[in-house]
Amino acid sequence: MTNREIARRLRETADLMEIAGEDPFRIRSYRRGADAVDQCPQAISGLIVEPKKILELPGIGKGLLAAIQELLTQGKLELREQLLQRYRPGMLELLQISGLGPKTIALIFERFQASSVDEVEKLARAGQLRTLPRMGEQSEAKILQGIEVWRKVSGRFLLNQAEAAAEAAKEWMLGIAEISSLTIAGSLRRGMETIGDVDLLACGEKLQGAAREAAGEHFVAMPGVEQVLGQGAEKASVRLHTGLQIDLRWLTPESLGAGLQYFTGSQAHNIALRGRAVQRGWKLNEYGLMQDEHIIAGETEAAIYQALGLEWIPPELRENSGELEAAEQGKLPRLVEVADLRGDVHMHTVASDGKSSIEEMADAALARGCEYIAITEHSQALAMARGLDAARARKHIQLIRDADAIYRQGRKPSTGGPERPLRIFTGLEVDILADGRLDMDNDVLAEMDVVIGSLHSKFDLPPAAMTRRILRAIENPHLRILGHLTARRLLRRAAVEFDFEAVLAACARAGVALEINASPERLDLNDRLARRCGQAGVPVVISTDAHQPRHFEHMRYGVLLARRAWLEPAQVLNTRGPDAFLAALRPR
DNA sequence: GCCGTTTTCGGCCCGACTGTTTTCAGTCG
Repeated sequence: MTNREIARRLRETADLMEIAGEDPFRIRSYRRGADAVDQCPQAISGLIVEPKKILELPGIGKGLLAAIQELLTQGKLELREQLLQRYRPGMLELLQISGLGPKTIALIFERFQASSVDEVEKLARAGQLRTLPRMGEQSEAKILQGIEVWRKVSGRFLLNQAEAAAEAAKEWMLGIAEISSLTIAGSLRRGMETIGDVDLLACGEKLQGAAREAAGEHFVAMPGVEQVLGQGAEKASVRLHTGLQIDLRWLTPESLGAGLQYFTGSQAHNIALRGRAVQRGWKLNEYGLMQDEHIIAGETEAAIYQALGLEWIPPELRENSGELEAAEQGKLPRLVEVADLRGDVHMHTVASDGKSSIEEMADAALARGCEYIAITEHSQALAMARGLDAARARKHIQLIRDADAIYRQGRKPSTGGPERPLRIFTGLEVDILADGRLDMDNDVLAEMDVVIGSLHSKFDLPPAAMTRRILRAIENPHLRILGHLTARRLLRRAAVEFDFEAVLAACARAGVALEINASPERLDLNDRLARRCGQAGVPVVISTDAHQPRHFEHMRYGVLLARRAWLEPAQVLNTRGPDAFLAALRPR
């Protein structure tokens, strides 16, 4: 059992205990323990012979150690099994629905014995939920809306989750000597925020007959496979325990490029591309660009695009949203790359809900080649994150300035090489309250280099109210960056509606930049909206919202989104050096 | 259930906001 699987079971147990109305502190302990297991760099299953090592993890004591031992030896947890018998597995899904919490779920179960999404939906439609205490027509409508969103996004996986599974599958398949190339295609290659399933393409001269069959057997025997969905001469499909589907397809070297193009998509892009082939009297399929039975191009993608009179199109742009026309005229954008970014301007330290000190974050940023960072703690409205009030914020500014005074003189990166300076900007991620006010005294904000305004609550305001709320925040002259515009759990729970064009226009007028938050579960400014930023002339910043050094790795997810949005380096403010970056922010 | 000690139990991030109320429970982050 992997750390992740142990953590998941502990979290589910905590969820069920919450429905059962148990001691909230005990529940929190299970969640903390799950976090500790998740973040442990070593495999817990390997540490089982050294329980003392497990006890050293923060948040793991005698009780949770026993639970972990039970999971590893019995494969299950008695407490979890008992709770699942008393309730139903469907309740774990109900908890994912926006507007439904443990208390309501328990109440619905008590009154109606309903425990699944379908049953609750039926009750809501029948107007039954409003008969419960403290529930009315509006709460019922809210739950129905929550169910609608849930249905839309469930079954899809976040980019980083799908990527990790795809990389593991790749690694596993590289054990087959006959495979000369193994490529990830599909929506994962296009850098989509959510992934329905993973497409792997395997190619090799000798990958025929018995060798191919053996490789197929190896694939379906991969660790983590729950079900083999299909296994044939051209492809094999499996579903993992996590629910993610992975398809493996075999390609021959002469049609490798055609297969890569075909299976990368998107469907709309492929249809348009095939249309161009037909216009020329040809045919395009997964085996090649064909004139009758004769292959014109197929070994590489570039050859296919070239034969059709096009520049090679980066996968992130393949949505049939103008990329074919641009490629024909040689006007594809020079897309932003990770190496273009010179600073990260949204992160937290132990002062709010981060895990590391200013110095640890600075050292990690330096090691990654950053020239500057901004420390942006939460404001007090986000109390659970130990957000800063005005007094603490003032003190924190001084700490940041002290650190800056040292780091700007130059430091040796931990990765080696000569001393380099790092600038550390003061900042704050300040909550935009429901009435549009910023959650901090203006005289404190005036001291900050980087002020990011973020929404952390009340996503269920009507669209007009949500728009007013954001526009009012932009009116505050201290707001310099409009932070991630939606809930961190957008992809699972919330759907936020507001007049994006009005917000863009206001940003353009005021000189406020928009943030692309690179944290994978918060890729919430979607590519379509981000592309409108570029078209409207609103600058963006790409930031990781790092809570610990390893989060800096997330930068590339933000870059992927920016690429899908057609953004060029000039439109991304943190591709500039430290002084030019500050100068490009809204003037004080 | 964990932690830190004031060695044996008390404290554990909490404020904004809504819908339902008539004073607050539930949800969210």
